[in-house]
Amino acid sequence: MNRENPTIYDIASEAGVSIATVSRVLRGESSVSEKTRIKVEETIARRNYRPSSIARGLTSKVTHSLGIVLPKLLNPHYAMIFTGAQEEARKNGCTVSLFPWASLHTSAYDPALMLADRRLDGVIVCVEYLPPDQTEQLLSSLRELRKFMPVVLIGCVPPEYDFPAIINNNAALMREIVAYLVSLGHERIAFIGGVQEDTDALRRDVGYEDGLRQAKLPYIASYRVYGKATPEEGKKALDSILGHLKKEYWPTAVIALNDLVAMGCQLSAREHGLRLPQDLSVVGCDDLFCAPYLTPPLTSVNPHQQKMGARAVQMLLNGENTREESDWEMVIRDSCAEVSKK
Amino acid sequence: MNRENPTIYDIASEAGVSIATVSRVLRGESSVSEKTRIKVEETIARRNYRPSSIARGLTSKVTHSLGIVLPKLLNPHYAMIFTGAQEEARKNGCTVSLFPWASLHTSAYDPALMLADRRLDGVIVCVEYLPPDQTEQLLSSLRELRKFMPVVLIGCVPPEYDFPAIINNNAALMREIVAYLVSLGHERIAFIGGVQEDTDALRRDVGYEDGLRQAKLPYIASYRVYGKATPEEGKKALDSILGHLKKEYWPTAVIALNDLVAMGCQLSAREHGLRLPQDLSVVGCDDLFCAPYLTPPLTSVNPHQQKMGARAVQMLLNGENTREESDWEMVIRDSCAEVSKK
DNA sequence: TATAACTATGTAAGCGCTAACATTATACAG
DNA sequence: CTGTATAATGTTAGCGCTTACATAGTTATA
Repeated sequence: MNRENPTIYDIASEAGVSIATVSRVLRGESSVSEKTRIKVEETIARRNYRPSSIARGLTSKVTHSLGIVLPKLLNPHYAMIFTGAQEEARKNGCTVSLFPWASLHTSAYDPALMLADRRLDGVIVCVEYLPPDQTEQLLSSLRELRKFMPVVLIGCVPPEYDFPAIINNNAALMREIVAYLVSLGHERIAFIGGVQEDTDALRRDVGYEDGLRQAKLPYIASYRVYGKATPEEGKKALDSILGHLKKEYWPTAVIALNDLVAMGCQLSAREHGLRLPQDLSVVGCDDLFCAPYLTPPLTSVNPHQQKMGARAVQMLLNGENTREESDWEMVIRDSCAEVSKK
Repeated sequence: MNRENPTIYDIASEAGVSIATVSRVLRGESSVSEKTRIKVEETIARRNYRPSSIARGLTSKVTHSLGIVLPKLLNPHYAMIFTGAQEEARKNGCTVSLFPWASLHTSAYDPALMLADRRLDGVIVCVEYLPPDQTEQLLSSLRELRKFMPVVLIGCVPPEYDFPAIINNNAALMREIVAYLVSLGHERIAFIGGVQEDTDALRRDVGYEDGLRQAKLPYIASYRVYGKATPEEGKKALDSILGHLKKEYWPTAVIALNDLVAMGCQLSAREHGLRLPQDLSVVGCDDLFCAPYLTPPLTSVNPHQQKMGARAVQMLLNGENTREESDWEMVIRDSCAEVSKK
């Protein structure tokens, strides 16, 4: 009858054709006569019929839906990646679902299960710095997951991960930041954030140390503070540096793991009576939307997140199995100053 | 055989039972003997079997997946709503997919189509201020969409919308902000952002004007500037106020539609040589993560976005058909000062 | 011991599509 | 005309589950 949600059978009988014919016009096959096509399309429009993607998925094995696993959507860095992914997905008729990151590296939740039973066409996993044991867990979850669907990684991907990935060249990036600060005359450069035990050869510490070495600057342990990538932790970290050191040893520049950390550093510095940027230069990373509106506007590194997300979707959809480096650019604003002569 | 992805048939035959029995243990039915259950569970574990949610959805009509429609994921306000929704959804075994907002109020894309053919268990739509013609289009898209799945609205929902919704009491909120500023002695209070033609009776203008009236303050048209809710537009808006008015008529306080606009206002004010907060008080809305790290830390209104998202999911899942007001609280920081005596 | 009343399990019919294969209609060559 | 290639459409068997219904196996009741 005139049911609310017609099926392909309803359309077929109303149009006086077989379901195969309806399916053909739905999928735009050419072997349908003009007359029949019009008749069917008319019926579809009149009944406002929409084929069920569920049923389609069952038969054709392609669901036109992708997944994305993010550590934290509240960090705009990941929201940008997601946005890029969703826009590219949409161009290809796909949608993107969000999945919780914790399920992959925490044994509390059966790893990847929730992901696996929704048969997706692929999933993007954004990888964060993780201590070694969790890295282990993550890797095994990913291998498990790959049995069900294609996986592309984004972010801090250890070289031993044999997955298609878009990776940050963290070392190069850090080297450039250090070089920039050195060019402004800085010699006491702190670096805040990240996981100490992280063994990733691509990790930022390598670049940091490289950069110092290149400038013939010593590596000073008390200028390196580890912590979570949040504003609060960033503040605490700089607080601890400034609290433990005599003023004459205070760093003149601080590199933050990301902009969130940098925001915390700015706050800490201000509370310690430092003038920004004259007394302390701050560099962040991720170039969040708020970076230009901080005081002073934050110099940061833009990793082109939307592009990363979009590219990941392409890799998934094209079945590309490459490991690519994402590009990035430094965005110089006003948060760094030449170090004042003594 | 030992296929990579076993089906319920594989499990059934390996365990020596019927598919119905496997289905029973999968769904945790009690009418299975202990012995059989264990045998089946063992087989499931050994083969690493995961039932296809696609096939499940076809038969049972419930897909355990929800949709969310957002104007802009890059605005952390919406990212918070999404996060709240996804956490609540996860507790209920559901996932959440992101859909583009433009498809609902733009005729360029067949409204709601992409949403409709993924049979979702429900969809959350975050509604923004819209000019009347687009509001019209949006409403008709929503009605269309509702034929396929439950819909819950969040945000600036006009009273004539007959949908379950979580609405902002924008008028009350604005009244409180105005009252707060008046209590600090402000008499020239600007308000920036939003759509002029918006006819929503709940819109902020009502509260703004109410607030002024209550304080026996005149409504001054040049203190009311409309524009998109972005930092750039916020800056432009305040630039135009300060540019057009003689200094003695400059507002002493500005209310921004949201924190993004507020950020732009702070920048504009600074560029005009105003000291914050002594020369200009600024109030935002949404209480974004960066609000405490702006200079000065921004006084804002926290609308409990995660709670809104979570609540929306509950309404969807429980089939609640209510229209609720979300609660909110002012978060006083340092961006407002008492107006200096003349 | 026959019968009712469960309990545990199996059978089979869909769900709404796709796609391989079958069939019919139409055209065109010999 | 007849035979055969071609275009247009129809038939049907799944896809991997859920679920009503059927059946066999046990135990309780009279």
